[in-house]
Amino acid sequence: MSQNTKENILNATYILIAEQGIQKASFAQIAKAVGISKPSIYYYFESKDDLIRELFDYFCKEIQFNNYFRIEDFTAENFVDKLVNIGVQMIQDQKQDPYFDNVMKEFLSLAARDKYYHDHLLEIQSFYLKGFVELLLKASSLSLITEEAIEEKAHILALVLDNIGNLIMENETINYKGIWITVVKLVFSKGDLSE
Amino acid sequence: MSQNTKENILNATYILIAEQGIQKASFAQIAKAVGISKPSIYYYFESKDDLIRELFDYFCKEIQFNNYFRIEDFTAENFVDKLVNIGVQMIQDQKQDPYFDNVMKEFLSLAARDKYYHDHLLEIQSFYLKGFVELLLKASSLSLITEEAIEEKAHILALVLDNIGNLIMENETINYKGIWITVVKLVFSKGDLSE
DNA sequence: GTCTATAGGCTGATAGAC
DNA sequence: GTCTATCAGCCTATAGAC
Repeated sequence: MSQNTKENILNATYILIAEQGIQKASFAQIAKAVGISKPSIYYYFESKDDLIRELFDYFCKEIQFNNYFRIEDFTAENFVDKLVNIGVQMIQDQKQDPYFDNVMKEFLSLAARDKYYHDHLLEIQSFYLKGFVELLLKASSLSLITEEAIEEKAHILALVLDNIGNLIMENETINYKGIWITVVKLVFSKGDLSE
Repeated sequence: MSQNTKENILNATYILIAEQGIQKASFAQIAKAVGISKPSIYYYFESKDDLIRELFDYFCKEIQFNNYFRIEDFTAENFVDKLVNIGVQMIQDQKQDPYFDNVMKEFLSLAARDKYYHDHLLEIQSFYLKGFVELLLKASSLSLITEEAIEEKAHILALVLDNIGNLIMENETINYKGIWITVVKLVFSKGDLSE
């Protein structure tokens, strides 16, 4: 049952972090949720920090830019559609996991005070910013978009996609999909940005 | 010294929350930072929850939409410039307070589990979303912008402005001002959004 | 691998003197 | 208003039996 118990601990911790925050998610509660005794957790994890960190490492792998966007798949024919669809898919993926938003907020708050978490989240965010720049440069090379303010446009896409998930708003009140479609269209519109 | 001590407690708590998070910002640390004894805090605040909540209430007042945007001040002549300038001002205000981002993250994580915090932050966010819609409707009535996807455009502005502050990125690496100017220009560009 | 028992520290909070 | 002394409760973590 070894591998199973370890997974059960990680799953229970994930849910408890979402529901109560990292600090209040104690070994006592985790053990109770899994159905084992408190010290048994120490067989699998050296410390609470170790447990949280392993959960975080797994979490980080799930949200990489490259998991969603493969730049080589974008062509002149499918570019805007593909961009819209992947964004919609990301938003739906995250909304489908009811714990994701809260866990993310916990890790963000931890990152504010702990270099390990800060550096890893910074790297992920950096990949998104750079990834969107690379994507728009490809769009430019395919003559789908002007080169004007291309870095800013890429960062706008990254900011909007990132923050749609962070909204406190209930899903019914706000048109996530419409917002994403509109921002993509704006970035790809032929309009002139000069005053 | 009554009023002064209370303010000192609130200020010390604000900084400690930013540096260590709400849970680790204990009465022992707050008392030490202020230079008083632990039980003295109870003369001013019924409980730790009470102290955090009072800090939060003050925090909320500072970040209201109406503190920054007064719709009646926007005219056909100054509209885009004013929108750009206020956004830049907001970003600079928040960057100038080194504790603001971290405290915000703490309250966001608390809001995930506590109805009081959730409801108040939701109301503030709701005001921003509605406020930008109102603002763009005025722009539309002034013929500065088409009515097309006006709600989505307003929400894009709100999302970008909100998230610029949440970026983990260092200030030098990312062109906050340029991003805001570009998204405002995109929203106000005459381009056609249809396929 | 999993358990019981327990150590030692920090927490929020109270009693009561001045 | 501010203090010292103190409490019960929870926390992470360890010792050691099975």
